[in-house]
Amino acid sequence: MYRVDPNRAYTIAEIAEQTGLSPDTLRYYEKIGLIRPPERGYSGQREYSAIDLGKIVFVTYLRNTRMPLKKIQEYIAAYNEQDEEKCYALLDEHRVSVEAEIAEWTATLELLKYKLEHFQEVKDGRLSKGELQHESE
Amino acid sequence: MYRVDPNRAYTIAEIAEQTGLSPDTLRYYEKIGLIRPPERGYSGQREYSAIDLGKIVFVTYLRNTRMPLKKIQEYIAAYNEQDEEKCYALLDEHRVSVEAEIAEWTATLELLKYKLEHFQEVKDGRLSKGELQHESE
DNA sequence: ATTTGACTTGGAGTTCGCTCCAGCGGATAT
DNA sequence: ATATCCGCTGGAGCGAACTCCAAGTCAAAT
Repeated sequence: MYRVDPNRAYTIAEIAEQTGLSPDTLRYYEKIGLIRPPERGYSGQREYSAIDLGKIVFVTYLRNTRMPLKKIQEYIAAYNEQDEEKCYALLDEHRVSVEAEIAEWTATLELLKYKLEHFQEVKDGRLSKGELQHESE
Repeated sequence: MYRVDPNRAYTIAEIAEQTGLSPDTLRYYEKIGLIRPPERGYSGQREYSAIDLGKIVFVTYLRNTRMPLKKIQEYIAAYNEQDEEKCYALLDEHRVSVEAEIAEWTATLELLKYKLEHFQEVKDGRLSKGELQHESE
């Protein structure tokens, strides 16, 4: 996807550029233990390796699935312990919650569509479904 | 739906009971101007009328559509100004955002399913799609 | 030599929608 | 009379995921 030189150090700005995360977010992820602290250069600045970059990109992949940061932490912990079953289980658990989310939003949409379809009737008082009514001042 | 005596005053606990909102939430909604302050009894306690109850139930209907509180405020303002077009427009706008939400979650689900389907191959190194890979320590 | 710019830190602030709390007054039950 | 509720207020806290800031260091460019 990107041209990555494995023998180079990357600044935080470069990592931000490559991953689409902001430098602040990168430091934040580091602070909460989501990504490993990179090496530091002479003057204390972060020097990310290509390996660091790879790991951060990986985190963004999980984030793309809207996995909560806490769950990503769990995933990474399982990954580091080479617990493939747990990794799979975490992904699958997450899938279940995503499906629940979709179900809820879909129900919401249906409700909204109902309100929209019956809007005129409700306004005219031809329908007394209640959902769009409340008494006037 | 509920038996409501229009000539009675309701305590905050009764309103909470009827609407499923907590007393704290009712006071909060009042504080942010989402619901009109009810009358107060002798000792300063809130005395909601059946009309108040109706309006609060109406707010819960909008909240059931996951409409943000700010948008509900706008809706109520439009309603009070009898601006039906704006009311309709706000609902429709909200429908669009709900549809966007569903689209995003659906894309997320597809991505997750992809990861799950190819989990074994990625683990085995038979697939180099990248999305589930990151270099090891 | 000086300005500009990138980076550092710890910590505060943001948004959303509540939820909880201390410290009070007043009502109800025994 | 006392214990127990219910309700009141203003304000703090929460959780998620950032985002911003001041004050400092350091390096590069002019």
